[in-house]
Amino acid sequence: MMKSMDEKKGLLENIKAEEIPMSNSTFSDQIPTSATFAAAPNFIDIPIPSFEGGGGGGGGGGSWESFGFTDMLTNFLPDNPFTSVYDFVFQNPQTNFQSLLVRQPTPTPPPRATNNNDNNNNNAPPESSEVVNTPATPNSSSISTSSSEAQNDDQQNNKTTVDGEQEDQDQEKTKKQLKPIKKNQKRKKEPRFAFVTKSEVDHLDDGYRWRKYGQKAVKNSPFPRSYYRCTSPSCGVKKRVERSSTDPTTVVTTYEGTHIHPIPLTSRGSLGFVPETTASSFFSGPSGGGGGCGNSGPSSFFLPPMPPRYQQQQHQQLPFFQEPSSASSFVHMIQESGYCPPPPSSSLSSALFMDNGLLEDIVPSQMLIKELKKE
DNA sequence: CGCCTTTGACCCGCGC
DNA sequence: GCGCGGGTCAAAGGCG
Repeated sequence: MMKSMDEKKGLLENIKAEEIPMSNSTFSDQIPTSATFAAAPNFIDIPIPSFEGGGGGGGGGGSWESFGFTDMLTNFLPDNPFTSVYDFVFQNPQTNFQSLLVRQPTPTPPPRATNNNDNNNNNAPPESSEVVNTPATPNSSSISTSSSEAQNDDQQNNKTTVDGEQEDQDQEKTKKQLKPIKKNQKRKKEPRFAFVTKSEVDHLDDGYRWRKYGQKAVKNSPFPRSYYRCTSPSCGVKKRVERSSTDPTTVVTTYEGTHIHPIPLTSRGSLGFVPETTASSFFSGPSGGGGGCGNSGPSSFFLPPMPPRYQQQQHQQLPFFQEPSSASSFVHMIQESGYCPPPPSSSLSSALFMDNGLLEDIVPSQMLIKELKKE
């Protein structure tokens, strides 16, 4: 971690020294011609569990039916040598990108107690180290979704509730245990998924509700990094938002974890647009035929972080998914893999998604072909 | 009143 | 052991 950080640091410094004209080539009214996507070399093959009742999917789901978005990204691009957004961006200064997706392993932050409790349900994704680097196979979706976090939590709950007389002592024990647990949890890997977006707005509206829980100054960057957590009680997804120091017009959004709930209908902004039928068709799996997804995938699946919908403030900027040239590849990938993207949260993005394939621009078709050949 | 942001303090891992 | 930097917590305050 630190090593990679240092590498990144070095890259940053090198870039500053070399003045890579990345931003100049893509900024302003110049529309990037391609979006770029990368994944970490030491990616995490986390099998996405079939969530509650998730055994159902069968159908023509294909071999990746249980994959989440981030997992697909990783598994489609396992050879990518970059370990971070910065790595990729800075090592590809010539790339005209409007959107950049990166997956990298990260230590799992210690979830709050409430999250632990909530994660005890079967919907909790296997974001523990137990499944890290587990080969992603069609059967891998059945790998236990129980995390060590939940187990620890259960153990603690038993200690503090079963034996009432020792409650105080147990509480002390629990307190004492919290630290080592935290320590262990911190080491766990969680799928991380990042993309770069040109935007004047730092916090892009991606359809989910986020609560900001922290902000830190970033070294070598004049822009702070903001930390957001999904407000859904059962969802521990986090995201970090920071503005690129080398190109202040780009925002690096890093998602950590995967949503296990539909896009909230009542969130702020334009989220209320999400038609429930659409949402359910996307999120409920085969029962609804998967919405636009022809196959019958898992009955439920990870809800991947989606490229942000462009808010009103961003309308002067062209959404990166409007670029139609590389359109078919990613949508094709999604369909092949049995993955159904979450519903666009607005009629605008919905139209874009359906008509132009919003996600297509994220993954160059060459990458898809490359990975398909490997398979 | 509920939800959210802000912000300083704190924790943790890592390198030296 | 110490310092640094990333990440998180939680109290306080703002806003609709």
